[in-house]
Amino acid sequence: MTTISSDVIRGYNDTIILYLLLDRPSYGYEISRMIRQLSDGKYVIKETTLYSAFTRMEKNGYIVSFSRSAENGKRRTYYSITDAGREYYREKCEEWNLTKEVVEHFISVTGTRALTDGGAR
Amino acid sequence: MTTISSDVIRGYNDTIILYLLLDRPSYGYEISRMIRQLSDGKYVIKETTLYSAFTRMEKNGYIVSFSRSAENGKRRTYYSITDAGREYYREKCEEWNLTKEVVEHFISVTGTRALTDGGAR
DNA sequence: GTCGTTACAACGTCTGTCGTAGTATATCTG
DNA sequence: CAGATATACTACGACAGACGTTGTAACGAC
Repeated sequence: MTTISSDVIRGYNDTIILYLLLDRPSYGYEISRMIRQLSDGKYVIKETTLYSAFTRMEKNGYIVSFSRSAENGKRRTYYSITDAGREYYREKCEEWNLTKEVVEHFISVTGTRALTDGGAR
Repeated sequence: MTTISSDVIRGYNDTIILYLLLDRPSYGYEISRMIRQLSDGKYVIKETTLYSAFTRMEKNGYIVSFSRSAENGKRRTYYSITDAGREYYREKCEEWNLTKEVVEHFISVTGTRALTDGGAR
């Protein structure tokens, strides 16, 4: 199966994570699994990418962390989205729509335009 | 007007440039103007970003450069797309469609989902 | 003559992602 | 009970792409 490279989704990792925090707090491992599942395995975020996103977004005030023991006795770091995080998420949604509009000016849906000749070898 | 940040379009700069080379060779300044015009001013690529993309893509074999004097006597560096470049462009078009599909799982079109409560302060 | 436009190149900085490695607990398998 | 697997992170250094800044040079407009 084709999967997504980090280069192209890079600008949306924070947005994706914030989306998964909109309804309830969550923690790294769960978010990682949710991304994989909701994308049908097409995107698997790297652990280091995820955890460094948490650090960055907490520093920026988009999320706050708290520690809590799970039923099984394990310690987990949970994150909740803040109002600033919700606002940031909204902006990113708008930016996504704009980006989509712009990029699609430069994309041949089928890619077939690339087949027409006219270039160097 | 809202414009696009480099973070979100980052993965598609090469694709956009290659698109503009599909039909005929071109050069930096012209490509820069075309991107601005075709995006209705929503995306203005930085000069350094553009020229470093040229260098990188020539190294990767996606484009080839040649120098030519314009009518006005000025020297310009033109770039043509290669077969490998066309192939790369096709792949990126496919990847775009996949990325779009995946990202939209995590985007509320209106952004209004972010307004529902449930988070921390 | 100097201002704006065209057309680049060089250099160092910053940010986000990644590879690798390590820690520690819980659950499953034999 | 040992060892494998899944869970749940943390630390560290490397790298690539984008960016800010500066410099160069040629041309036309005024």
